[in-house]
Amino acid sequence: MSIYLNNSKIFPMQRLFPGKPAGLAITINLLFYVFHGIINFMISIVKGTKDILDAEQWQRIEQKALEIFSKYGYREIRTPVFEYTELFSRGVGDTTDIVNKEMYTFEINKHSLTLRPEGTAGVVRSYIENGMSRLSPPVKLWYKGPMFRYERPQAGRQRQFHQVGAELFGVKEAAADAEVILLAVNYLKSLGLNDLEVELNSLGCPDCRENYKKAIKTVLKQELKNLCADCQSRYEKNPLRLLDCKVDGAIFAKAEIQKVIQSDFICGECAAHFSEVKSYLDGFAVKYRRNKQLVRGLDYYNRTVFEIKSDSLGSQNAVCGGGRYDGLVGNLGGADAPAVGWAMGMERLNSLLAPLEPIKSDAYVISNSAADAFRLAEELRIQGLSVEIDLSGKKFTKQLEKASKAANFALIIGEDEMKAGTVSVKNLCTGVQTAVKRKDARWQILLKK
RNA sequence: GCGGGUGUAGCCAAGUGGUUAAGGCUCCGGAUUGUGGUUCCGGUAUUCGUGGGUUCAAUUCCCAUCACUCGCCCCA
Repeated sequence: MSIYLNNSKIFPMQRLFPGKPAGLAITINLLFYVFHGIINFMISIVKGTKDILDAEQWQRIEQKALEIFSKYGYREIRTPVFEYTELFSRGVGDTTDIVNKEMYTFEINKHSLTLRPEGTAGVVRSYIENGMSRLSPPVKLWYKGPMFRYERPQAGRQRQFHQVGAELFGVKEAAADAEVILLAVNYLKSLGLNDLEVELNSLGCPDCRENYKKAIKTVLKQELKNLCADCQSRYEKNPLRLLDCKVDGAIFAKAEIQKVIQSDFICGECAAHFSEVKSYLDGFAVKYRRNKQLVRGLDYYNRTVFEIKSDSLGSQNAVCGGGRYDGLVGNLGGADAPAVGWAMGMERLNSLLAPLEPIKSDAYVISNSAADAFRLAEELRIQGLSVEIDLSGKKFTKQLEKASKAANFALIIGEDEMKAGTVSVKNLCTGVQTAVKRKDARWQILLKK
């Protein structure tokens, strides 16, 4: 077992021995730890991971997902966080960076396992394994959960991050593409994100794609040596990604190259499918923009691909990405089935939303008799109200001060109230206070939200 | 994997080669032993991420290291 010393606070003892080499301090520390076991050293969070401290906002994001997806007939699926490595190398594609250098892979009992870097592969595996192809199509599934990629963290990019995604199986018609995009747009709208623009493209079928790749490679052949290092490797690995380059803009701007880029290599059938998708979106007034440069990084996409971007996200500007992947189910060993889907980054989604106001309780019970406050609070909690009390014997004014910060109403049970069998109900916004008979008080109405 | 920036309290931060390291917010306590969110007073850094070097003297200058952060790449 190895111990990673990534935070100097781990060894507070070092401070007691200034000027001594770190090694000595560490040794003394460890001895101390072994013999006394009382050193409380600080262990920091793992790089690229985050504690979620605004869980209420996340709950809202998840609740809206459930609400909207249900309307469209999507059912939630929960698949394991790790799978056999091969699922991803075959599914996501072994030319991708995700598979090549970003996976958390480990070996257990001679099996190579990997923490999922994305959600689709696992869902497809489950679709196949559980015989969902036997269900009457479409089969509509959604998921949410943590994903893992070993990348350099930066704004909008973590090593453990969360995605919410939707997948639709069994329909090859353009209506499915349109529904899935509409679902994403409406989900974002339900969270108050109304004017994000959809970027749309079609990669065509595998045949179109091959032709397109060839054409791009041909026209760029004599420019190859002038391209940046990244593009040189993309030229071989994944020529479509060349179109994404931000460095070699000047080269790509050349007329004969633009001609190839702008030309439609997609076949008649693919073109028809694409224009049908677009007319559906027009019909639902979904704002979109054709982006011929849009190429999804995962290998499994064909025909429709799309992204939803925001300027306020920094350089990691896509909040949602997806498309059609008709070959994946067959590729992973199932009977061929068409499919479309997308995923959203929940951290990115969260960063687009305005922070939530702090939540106040309905009431705060103030009393010098803790037991009595406790009793009333429990009574109201059973009635469905949120109620707090002082647990540490604070004085009356301190209790009231606390109440004014944490709750909408103060319920005061002092000696006078005790004698009279009443509770003073104070509206902490208006300052208005009234006494009510404790026995027949209708709390739900008195503390009406 | 490559390049830039930053590290002073729970948070935001000023600061200087030299006796006790500003200030603000939060928190805790008091003024106020039954009436708050306003105000006033008090309290919280044996030390400036860590280690080393230069110096009579380092939070300040230098080196290393670690962490964070932004960008490339890639992607949600």
